[in-house]
Amino acid sequence: MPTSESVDDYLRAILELSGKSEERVSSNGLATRLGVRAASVTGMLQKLAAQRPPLVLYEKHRGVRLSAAGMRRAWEIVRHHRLLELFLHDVLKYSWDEVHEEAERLEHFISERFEDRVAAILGDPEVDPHGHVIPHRNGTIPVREEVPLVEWPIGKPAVLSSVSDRDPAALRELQRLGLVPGSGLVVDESKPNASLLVRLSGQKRQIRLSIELALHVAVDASRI
Amino acid sequence: MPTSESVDDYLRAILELSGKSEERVSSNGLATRLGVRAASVTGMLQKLAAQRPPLVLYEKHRGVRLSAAGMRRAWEIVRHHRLLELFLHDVLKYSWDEVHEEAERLEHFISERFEDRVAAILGDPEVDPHGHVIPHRNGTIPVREEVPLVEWPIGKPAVLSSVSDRDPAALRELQRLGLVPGSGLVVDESKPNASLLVRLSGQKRQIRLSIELALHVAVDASRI
DNA sequence: GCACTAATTTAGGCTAGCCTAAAAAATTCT
DNA sequence: AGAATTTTTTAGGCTAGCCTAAATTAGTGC
Repeated sequence: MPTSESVDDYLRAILELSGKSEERVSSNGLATRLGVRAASVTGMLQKLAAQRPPLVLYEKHRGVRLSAAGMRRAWEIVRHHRLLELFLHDVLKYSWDEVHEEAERLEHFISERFEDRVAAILGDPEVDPHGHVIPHRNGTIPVREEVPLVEWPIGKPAVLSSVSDRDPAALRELQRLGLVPGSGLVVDESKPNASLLVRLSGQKRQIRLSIELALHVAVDASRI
Repeated sequence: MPTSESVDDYLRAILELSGKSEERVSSNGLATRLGVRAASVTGMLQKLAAQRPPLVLYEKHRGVRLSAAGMRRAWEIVRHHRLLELFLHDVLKYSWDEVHEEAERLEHFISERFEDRVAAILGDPEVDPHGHVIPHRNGTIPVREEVPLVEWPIGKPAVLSSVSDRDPAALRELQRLGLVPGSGLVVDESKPNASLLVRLSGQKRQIRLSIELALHVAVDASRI
């Protein structure tokens, strides 16, 4: 069961689109995320489902979800991705918004040895530069309770937990505003579908965040 | 002119088979080196020659050589390869014989930024762990006069300049014997097509080297 | 429940890069 | 030189993964 670059991309996309829930993922959603046509997705899903063991569970017109084997491979790629992001940031001095693209390319090609050596150099880190947990070598995934910032109650102190890594411009903006993992903050005001007013811990200045930008941010839900 | 992994492999193989000279490289030689059939080589050479600008100069039945553009790309890949080898060895603590395989895979996928950052971390190094010169960023290649050990005169002190990186078992053996770049040595005896007797500087013990192993070794010819 | 729309799948094609088998050219041997 | 051998090229196929266009299924409003 050696997987190709494309297969890895599909598996990771399914994992990430299905969120933490067991939801089935739609062909269209995958097509958009992967930048291919829906017809191509259908073809690939049929192939992945036909593998032995199957990498996905697929019923036509009913979406797809990962099998146990698919799940394992997807998290493996995520581990590669997040270790690489941290490595690029900490060792090769990439900036916050540069790491994603390079990690996305390299994640498919590094060996187990590379993975292990990088993890060792970084001291078996728990999270990547965007605050996402790094799956363990053995496949277990540390649990982290997170809530999208836009769903966080007004007035309740929160700790910024992670930011999406897929949009460099948004990342630069968040960094400029001081919204990085670990930042303490309070939401002062929330206009649904418009914007949020947040304050960073110990600062008086309010920051206005567009919903679009706020959607990139999650806070630590274990601190409720 | 974005090049694929395959194209890069062909260009690098042509570069390395043509030696320093202007020799044309044969289809068979390429096929063997690349692990594909000769018919596949012919097909690829025709494509490379048909590109604008052409990456190779190819006349059927008469072998192939790199064009200026092909040369540029091939050396670029070599720079990637050698920087990666040194990086894997020095930073990620890979052993001498492990670096080649990983570098061979990754050389196709690292960005210019990655290349630059790695070079910076390593202090713009001149040579890789096997003693091969690292081409400069701008495409110039430092000159190094080398002679295969088997052609070095008997009794004349020499400095080991480089070893081939393609055979892990040979590398381990050479390392065990203390034959690493920088080692001083003298050839005491040379039986053509059989073996060499060499002595390391300051050691009395003679080392018997099979021709096969000796062919992996080159010495610094500027010290004649 | 039926008509309309949106989502999905099927059918048929394309390219890159490999393959085998057969043809052609070059080289070597006598 | 001519025959035998080796090298190289041509011809025709295959797979992965993408595409477009057309057909089908699902979902929605009336």
